[in-house]
Amino acid sequence: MTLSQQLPLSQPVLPSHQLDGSVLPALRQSLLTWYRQAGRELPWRSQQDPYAIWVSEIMLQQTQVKTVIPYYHRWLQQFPTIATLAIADQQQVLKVWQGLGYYARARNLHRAAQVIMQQHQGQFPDQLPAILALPGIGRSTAGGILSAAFHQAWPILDGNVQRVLARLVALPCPPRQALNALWQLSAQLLDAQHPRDFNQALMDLGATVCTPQQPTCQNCPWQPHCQAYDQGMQSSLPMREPTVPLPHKTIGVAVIWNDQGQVLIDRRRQSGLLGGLWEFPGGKVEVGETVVECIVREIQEELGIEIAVAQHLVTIDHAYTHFRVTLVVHCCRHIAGTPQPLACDEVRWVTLEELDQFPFPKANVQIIEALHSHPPT
DNA sequence: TAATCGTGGCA
DNA sequence: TTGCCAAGATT
Repeated sequence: MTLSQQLPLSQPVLPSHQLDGSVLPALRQSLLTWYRQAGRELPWRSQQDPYAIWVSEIMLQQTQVKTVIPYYHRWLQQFPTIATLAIADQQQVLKVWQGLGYYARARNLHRAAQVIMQQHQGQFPDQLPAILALPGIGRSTAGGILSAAFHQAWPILDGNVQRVLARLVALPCPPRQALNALWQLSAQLLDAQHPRDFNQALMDLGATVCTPQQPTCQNCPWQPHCQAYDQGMQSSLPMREPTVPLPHKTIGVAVIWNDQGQVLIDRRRQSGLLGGLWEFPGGKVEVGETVVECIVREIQEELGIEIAVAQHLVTIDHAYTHFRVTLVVHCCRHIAGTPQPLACDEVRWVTLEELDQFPFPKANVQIIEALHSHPPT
């Protein structure tokens, strides 16, 4: 054993991913002081309505503040209370959410509003078990709501907090492999006298100072305590998961016109990708198959109708979280048969003017834009 | 436990 | 153009 590895028994040394409890007051105080001076002013911070705070927490899952803000205002204008949300139609709910992504969040908000009306007399619950029981709310969102709306001292652990804490203790593995330790850290650090401001401050620190790229450590209240900074590791922490290459699919898509000047759209099933949204029908181009052959086959299989594939309309590249797609869109003509919802929840013939009443995913909005700029001949 | 689930912005 | 990542939850 070298001299540097000999440690005094009277002063036990913590593993590198834990904190010395004696620094907690200084960490809390410096963060709260920084927050009062440099914290962001955000719409949901200026009021106390648990419903509005809940909506913001759900919208902010995996989504940046700048993206959320216009959606947040539109949502509260459309659904100002839990009761108005509960009685709304799901299509109306998804339409307001259109473009924000992760559409299960909107479906779960809608369902949870109905649960609150039925089981909590329309009042958002203020106890952890009841909040966790609502669809779409996990441990971190529950902590965010309880601290922000009810001033209860529950910890949070979103992406910002994971990054801040991983740097603070120079976490020697990707955060996902140490969630238990990070939750303990978040709970240990939390200022029980100021849970709302502390949690908000922790997220602001991650969003504005302890950023993923080029953190501005000179502005950080925790720089004197940061093990990553001390080791010059702030740019390479937190450690990353090994990345797998995204698979790619080519999808043949049909814009099918009938003799009444209407196009055919279908509503996707509730579960899975883009659940509950509308789309132009189509499917994956198989090996050894042309796009035109694919479109004819898919429309026969999924809608039970016969079509004639006409001119190419547009090709759209789009990246989802776990794969990329190329949509090759053709105009088509309805030949025979009544469309049936064989692989979807619903099918409808609609005019071009009616399309904007339905919630569509982004790639399909691009198809609609192409239709408007290249109307059928 | 690990895969699934959108979109926008940035380098 | 590509990769990475953002106020995570669900199954």
